[in-house]
Amino acid sequence: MGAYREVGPAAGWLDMERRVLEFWRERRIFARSLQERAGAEPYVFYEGPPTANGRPGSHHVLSRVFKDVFPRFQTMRGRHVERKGGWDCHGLPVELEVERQLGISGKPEIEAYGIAEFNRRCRESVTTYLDEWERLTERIGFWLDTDAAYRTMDTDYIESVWWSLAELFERGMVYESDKVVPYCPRCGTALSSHEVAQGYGEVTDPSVYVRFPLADEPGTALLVWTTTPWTLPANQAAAINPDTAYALVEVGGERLVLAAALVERVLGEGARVVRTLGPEDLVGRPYEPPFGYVPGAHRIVAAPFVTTEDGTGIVHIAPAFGEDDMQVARDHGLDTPNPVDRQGRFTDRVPPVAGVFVKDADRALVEDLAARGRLLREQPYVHAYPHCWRCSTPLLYYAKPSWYIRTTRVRDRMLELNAGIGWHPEHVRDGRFGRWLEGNVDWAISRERYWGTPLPLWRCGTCADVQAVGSFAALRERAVNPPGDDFDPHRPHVDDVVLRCRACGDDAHRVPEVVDVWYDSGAMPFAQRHHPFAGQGDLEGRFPADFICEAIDQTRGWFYSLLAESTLLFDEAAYRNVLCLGLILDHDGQKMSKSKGNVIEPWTVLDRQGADAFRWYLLTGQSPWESFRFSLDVVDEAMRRFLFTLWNTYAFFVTYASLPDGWAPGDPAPPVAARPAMDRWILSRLDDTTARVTERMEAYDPTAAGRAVEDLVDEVSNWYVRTSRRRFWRSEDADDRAAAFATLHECLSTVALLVAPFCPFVAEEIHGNLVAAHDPAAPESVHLARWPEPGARRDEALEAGMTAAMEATSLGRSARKEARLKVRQPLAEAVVACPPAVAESVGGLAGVVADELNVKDVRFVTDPGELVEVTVKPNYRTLGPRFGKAMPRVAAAVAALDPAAAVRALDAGSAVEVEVDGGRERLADTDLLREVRPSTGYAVAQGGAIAVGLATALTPELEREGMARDVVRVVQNARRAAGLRVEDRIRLHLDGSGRVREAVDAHRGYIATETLAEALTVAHGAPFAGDHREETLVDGEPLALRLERVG
RNA sequence: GGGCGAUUAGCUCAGGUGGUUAGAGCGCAUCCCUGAUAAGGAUGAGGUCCCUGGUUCGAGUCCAGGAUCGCCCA
Repeated sequence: MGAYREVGPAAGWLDMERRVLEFWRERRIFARSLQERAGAEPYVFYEGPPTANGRPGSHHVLSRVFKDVFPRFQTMRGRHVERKGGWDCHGLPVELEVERQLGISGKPEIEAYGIAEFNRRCRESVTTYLDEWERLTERIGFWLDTDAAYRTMDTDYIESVWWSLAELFERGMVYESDKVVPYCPRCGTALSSHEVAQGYGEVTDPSVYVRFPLADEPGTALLVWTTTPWTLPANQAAAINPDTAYALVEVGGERLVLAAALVERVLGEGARVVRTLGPEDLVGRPYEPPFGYVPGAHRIVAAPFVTTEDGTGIVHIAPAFGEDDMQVARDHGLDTPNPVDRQGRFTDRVPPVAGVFVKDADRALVEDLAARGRLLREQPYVHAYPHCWRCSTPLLYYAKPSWYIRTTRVRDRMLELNAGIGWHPEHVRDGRFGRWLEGNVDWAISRERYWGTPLPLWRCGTCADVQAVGSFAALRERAVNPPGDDFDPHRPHVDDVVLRCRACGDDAHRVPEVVDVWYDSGAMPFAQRHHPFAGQGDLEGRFPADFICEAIDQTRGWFYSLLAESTLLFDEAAYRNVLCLGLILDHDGQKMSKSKGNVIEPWTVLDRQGADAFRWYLLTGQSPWESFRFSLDVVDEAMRRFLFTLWNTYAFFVTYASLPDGWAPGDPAPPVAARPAMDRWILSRLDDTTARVTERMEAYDPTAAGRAVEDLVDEVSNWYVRTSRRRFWRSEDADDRAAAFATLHECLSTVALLVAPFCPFVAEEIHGNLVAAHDPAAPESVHLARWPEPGARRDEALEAGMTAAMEATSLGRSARKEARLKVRQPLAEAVVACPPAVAESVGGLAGVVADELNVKDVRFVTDPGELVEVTVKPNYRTLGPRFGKAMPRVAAAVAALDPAAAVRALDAGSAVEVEVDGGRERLADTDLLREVRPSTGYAVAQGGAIAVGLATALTPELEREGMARDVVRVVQNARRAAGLRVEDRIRLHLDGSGRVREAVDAHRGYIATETLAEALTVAHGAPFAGDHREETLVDGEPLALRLERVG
């Protein structure tokens, strides 16, 4: 049986956390929490891999805390929860960082530098901040197996990705196609739609209204509007909507064609409509292109996507530069000429701007149009335009060959599987994510970059047959020049491997692209286990995930790539539950950014307030999926409101349990049924809370779970301990004291279990000091313990009575304040006016109310009219459904009742009759709500059905007692000032005015007991000098005291 | 332009299935307590529940439209 470790003030919190971290390290608690659950039912968690080439921020703490809380909870529930870490290693961000370091920019410079050395540096760069990530992960208490972390750049990982792509290729799900893709000319690569999404920004483009003269009707021109003048040289057609009315108008001596609805908006009031035109008047007619450099059909076509929302209702079609345009070209057999090179510069097919970057060519091209009389008007146009998410270059929509996965073929299946996923919040399933899935397009997975998983496709130079390679063994088998055992599958080495074409036997070379990094991360369910190469059953109990958790911006990122790949490969969703998190904003709701200087570094919070406070705020501050308005202040609030309250209660327990006549676990205590109502009440609340927390955690709602504990801890601290304080140090009744200790001990040790997943440090501290130190059979760590089962001690009647007692106390205090009677002054009586049912429920708790209000007696009056006046109102909740439309007349009938008579009848157990619409209706007790109002004589406060009155008259005796309490307070302060310990005995001498001495004389015993005075002398001739002397006033009267320690 | 979400006290947030007088914490004011003490507590002030319509005996809650903010997509 061990002793308690002394508990200091909460100021030592950070030291406590460091101690706990050390304990976990030394005793290998995390590893053991897994070992001890070996063979148990698995609970599968997937870590969405971050990239370690940047420092972790507060938003990473957010996701890591939520990722931690459920695995901890499920482990305590008895599940085996592997938590394999992971790192996303490939991708453009890494390449860009290396480009910056090297001072180079763009693909030509990278290739001049050398791909081998470039990729070597990428490999180094990607682990730059690995140390800091691991330190942070440990410091915030995120239990993650970082030693066994998967890395998307590892050879085994890549081989699994190859396996999956070869599978899909063999099934005809991978194809190459010329499609228009968002393309970054600087990075020289196409971007996936989820990458595009990240880079929208406002830009001002020159929007131009251009004349396309009709070739068969001189003097008349189509009016075309575009915001990308640089696409005009590639024009192939002009599109109209077949369901829109067009107008031929005359303005300023020329004739123009545009949508009828837009005439006034575009041309003003000076335009005269000559004739309305339909599609039959326009489709198929030839026009003169804006520039003559690129040949083409140059005729009018019909396309349903054309709108009249802006522009002129006539759309210029450049098939190489727009997805819709490309579709029009396919539908009408148009060419798709592209006079722009891969760097976004015009080729010499457009001589005036050859070699110029397209966006920079806008000016020259517009001036050229103006000079030739083709430009009607130009005006700046502000709109959102996509930019490269890393280098901020405006993207071009650009036709180029790309590799695709035919995800559209499993779109409906993905929707089905999605319907079975537990989304938190629920609305994401059918809303944001569901809508996105419905609009699914084939996944463009190839990137013309360097640092990534190489696309495992080899194309024959002779017959163009393409083969997919699904393993390194297959690679070696088919290679003309098989690579060695230490083969690095990255570029450029893999590019050197030549295969023999299966069709014609000639040499086949790898296609140049690498794989979209989102494909890498979406492959983690199987690639992290080197599936299928690791052998039969390698995914058993590891797929699908029970739980994943990331920020809401992953909807189109990881959430999608996981689902898409698992549907394609395994026909199953990769995760059963997903928790979406909101963004971290600053206190004013602004995004945190370095340029605004409003970034809060996680280390700042951890070094000042600690991990538990950080975690508690994030987990319980608000719904996880809302934006977090984050600041040091909100963490402070969480800390004070909950953690310090818990700490103070814990410190209180240890202080008194440590005393010589204290209490230790295992010491005898009365059975719960024999303990006082206060004990049974808090244990009822404890059981209720345990059930509630369990239920909420199972529902992935840590916010409500945490708040339930918060409420309980508040009740323990501010009601149970406050009202029971004396039982811990001065109970004459040993059983009663033991009951109090045992009850509080159970509350604290159970709360430690309940909060272990949330704030694992303080939970460990409390468990260690209150449980593990005393019971050799107990788990040495709270995180090795089993989750508590709620007991069967719920007593709702008792809880209702306590609620009424609390309310009566609150009302009594309000009345005291009103009457300006401080609580230290005892009063003769409190009168509680309430219905009989309430009086009965409070029952044995009247003594609590009396203590709290410092009154000699609490008397219940249940007869209406005594102390208060009573009124009754209809209970709409019960009567509404019963009477419906007749409710207003029921309310009128209730108002006409004699309230006192009605209440007496109800209290006597009979119903009240009212007449409604000619019928007699019986109203039961629950159909009427009572309200009391103070009448006279007492200081009264009322709230709803309860009113409390205080007898305000003070007798000399009561005044003496009040003064005695004042004296005790002064002596206690003096004890503390003298540096005495709470259990030290003293000799005490008091002197003062006549009133003071009378009070002391009358309450000698009380004062001596309260102040642990073994000897108490009054007035004349102090028998000792006293280590501590003091002169002061009590209630305006002089008091002198001396005291000294004995023994 | 479309999708999704949000809007409740000065601030941060709660408010199953419509039903009494819309709650908490922080801050503020006035106090209390003083053996949990570099703590703790009470009482009070503070609200057009974004706006406008609608459904209903009854709307913070349901429906429609609008405003503002955020995210996502065009």
